Formats: sequence, structure tokens, C-alpha cells
Amino acid sequence: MLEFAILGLLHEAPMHGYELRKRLHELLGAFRAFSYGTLYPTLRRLQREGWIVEEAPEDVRSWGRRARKVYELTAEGKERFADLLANAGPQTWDDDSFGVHLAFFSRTPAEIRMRILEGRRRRVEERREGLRTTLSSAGERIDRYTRELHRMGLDSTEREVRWLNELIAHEQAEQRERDE
Amino acid sequence: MLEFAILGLLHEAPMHGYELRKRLHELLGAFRAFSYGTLYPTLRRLQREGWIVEEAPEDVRSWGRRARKVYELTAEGKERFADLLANAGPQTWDDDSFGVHLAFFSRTPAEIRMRILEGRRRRVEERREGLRTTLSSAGERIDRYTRELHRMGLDSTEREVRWLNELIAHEQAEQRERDE
DNA sequence: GGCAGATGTATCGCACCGATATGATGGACA
DNA sequence: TGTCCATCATATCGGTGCGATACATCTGCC
Repeated sequence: MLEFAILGLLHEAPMHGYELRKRLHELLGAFRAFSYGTLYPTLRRLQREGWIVEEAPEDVRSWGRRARKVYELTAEGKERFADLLANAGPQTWDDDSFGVHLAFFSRTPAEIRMRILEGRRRRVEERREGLRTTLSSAGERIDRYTRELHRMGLDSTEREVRWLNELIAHEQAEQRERDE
Repeated sequence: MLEFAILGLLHEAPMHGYELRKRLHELLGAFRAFSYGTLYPTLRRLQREGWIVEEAPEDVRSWGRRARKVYELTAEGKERFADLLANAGPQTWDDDSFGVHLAFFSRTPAEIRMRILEGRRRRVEERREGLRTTLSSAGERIDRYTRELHRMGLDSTEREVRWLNELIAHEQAEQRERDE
């Protein structure tokens, strides 16, 4: 996931780790954090794989700070990102991945967008059904607090399904527009 | 966290891994999963630390299945759980921990409950404020999908704050009742 | 008779987090 | 002028947890 996000962000402009992390936070907001403990090792891995390269180091004298390492996408890196974008498999609708994929939706092909949205919806609906059954059937063994937890969870899933329906409807409207 | 959950569940009854996992799912619903890849190693760790012990193995002939390992709490294990319950530190209001702690609220002391609830509220409020600023200020650099993501996040945090307020109010009402 | 699905324990590699170390720069405040 | 804090910047390490996979038996259904 972080690989995907880094590759996507570097399409905007070459960046160094610290900057990348700030943009990541701005982009993903509530959904995901990504700590430096993951970022820097990943950066090195991506470099090793050839998806990104370190730009010529800045003149240390003109930039008095600790030397920054600015990374840039390679042609292979762009290709790699395109591959990842085109992927719409089951892990795509996981809690963790979905937000990241959505954040790069403007760059992903329309029909992939639809598949991700619908897959995510199915996933959330399943969770919702699970919560509904436990709430109605296992009412005895569950104390007040746990029930409260489940009610909150149910509310969230219902809300997310509605939200996804709106997004899907919007996609369909755009689709119709394109067809005309 | 899993340690905490296991210790808590074993207060109900001695259980083996598979059963533990089912109860875990029932208990935590949408909030947390816990895979076997974490469960079994943790079980062994808890045994090594002396918090749990393996009950006398069942008669293999009477129970034709693969031998099940039923675990039981030790006195030290109960103590350990009490310690974990009494903890209301900052990690307690993390997304991951909070649900698990709430699930065992009926066993946690009233004033610890309050501290956790209020800490969680503060945490969620901070996230809410962060989302509000990015949504209003950085409106230019954010595309439609990312904005949608943030709007959804903001909505969720607002909702959770309201929910927490209700829980806190309920706690206070109970507190007043006890005082009378 | 056969096969899917639940029951059950277990391992391995991987992704990510949180704490921590290190150190320079810029601005605020006394 | 001195000092102290926030921000900028890179990096490592231990630990937690996930997902895939393996293996084996038992139950129910067609």
C-alpha cells in the first residue's frame, strides 16, 4: 500500500521522504498514517527495485540542513504504478487499501473505479449483515457496552454503504455523459 | 491487545484457540479480527509467561478430533488482566485498542472507564479538527475523490464524538445514582 | 459414495507502527 | 545576546498483527 501511495505521489513531483510523509497525511487524512519506520525502508526498497531514483544531491553549502534525498520516478516506476492502478482484486476493498485507492481515483480508469467501488460495497454489506445478525440473535450474551460497540459499527457500515451508493451513482451518471 | 482480549475472554470459561477466535469475532464485531497467525503464537507466549496453563488433555478416544488444547487462567493471569484493565494511558484511545477496551468495560472500574472515554473523545476531536482544516484550507490541491474521502472521515468523527458524549453522559448519570 | 464446509492447530514472510536516536535551522522570548 | 522549542530531516529496531498456506478430522448433504 505504501508503495502504491509513494509511486502515486511522485507523479506530482520529485520529493524527499519528509515531504512525502506530509503529503501522505494531507492526502489520506483520517484513513491512514504511515510512519517513518515504514517510509524510509520502503523508499530504499523501491530504489532497489528500480521504480525510483535519487536525484543529484543538493549542494550542501547552499542548503545548510542535513542533506535531503529527493526521489524521482523512473519509467519503470510509472509502469509499475499503472499496473497497481489497474488492479481491482479483493484486497482492494479492504479497509486499509480502499482509502488509498480512492485517493488516486482521478488517475484510475473508469471501469476499474466501478469495480473497486462495487467490491467495496459488497464487502461493507457483508460486515453489516454480520453485525445485524449478532445484534439480533446473540442479544443475551452481550453486555451493554459491547452492544453499544456493535450498534456504532452497524451505523457506520450503513452510512458507508449509502455513501458508496452515491459515489457509484455519480460514476454511472458520468458514464452516461461519456456515452452521449 | 490480543493478550488483553484473551485474558479477558478466559474469565468467562476455559477455552481452546479456535473457540477463542470465534468469541473474539462475536465480541469485537466490526472493530478487530485477529488471525490465527497471531492467536497461536500469543497463546504460547502467555503460557510461557505463566498467565495461562494448558488443561489436562482430553481423552483422544472420546474426542476423535485432533487434540484440542484448552487453556485456563492462572492466578497471575487474573492479576495481569486486572493490571491491564486499570491502565488508561494514551494508547488506550487508539482506534485499535479502544474497541477492545470497551468490550471489557463491564469489568473495568468506573473512573477508568471515564478516563478512557474522555481520552478517546479528545483523540477523535483532534482528528476532526485536522480534517476540518484540510477540507477548508487546502481546497485547491484536493481532487473530488480525496475531498469525498475527507468528508466521509469528518462525518464519521463527528458522529463518534456525539456517540462518546452519550456514553459519557450515561456514565455520569450512573455516577450520580451511586452517589445518592 | 463423495464432497463441501466446519473444526482444529500451526508456521512463515511481510507490512506496518511506535519509540528512539541524531542533529541542524529558524524564530520567539527574555 | 543567549537559550529553548518547533520544525525539518533521515534512520533503525523490536514487536504486533495479517494473510496464505498446510495438514487433518468430522459432519451433513446430495
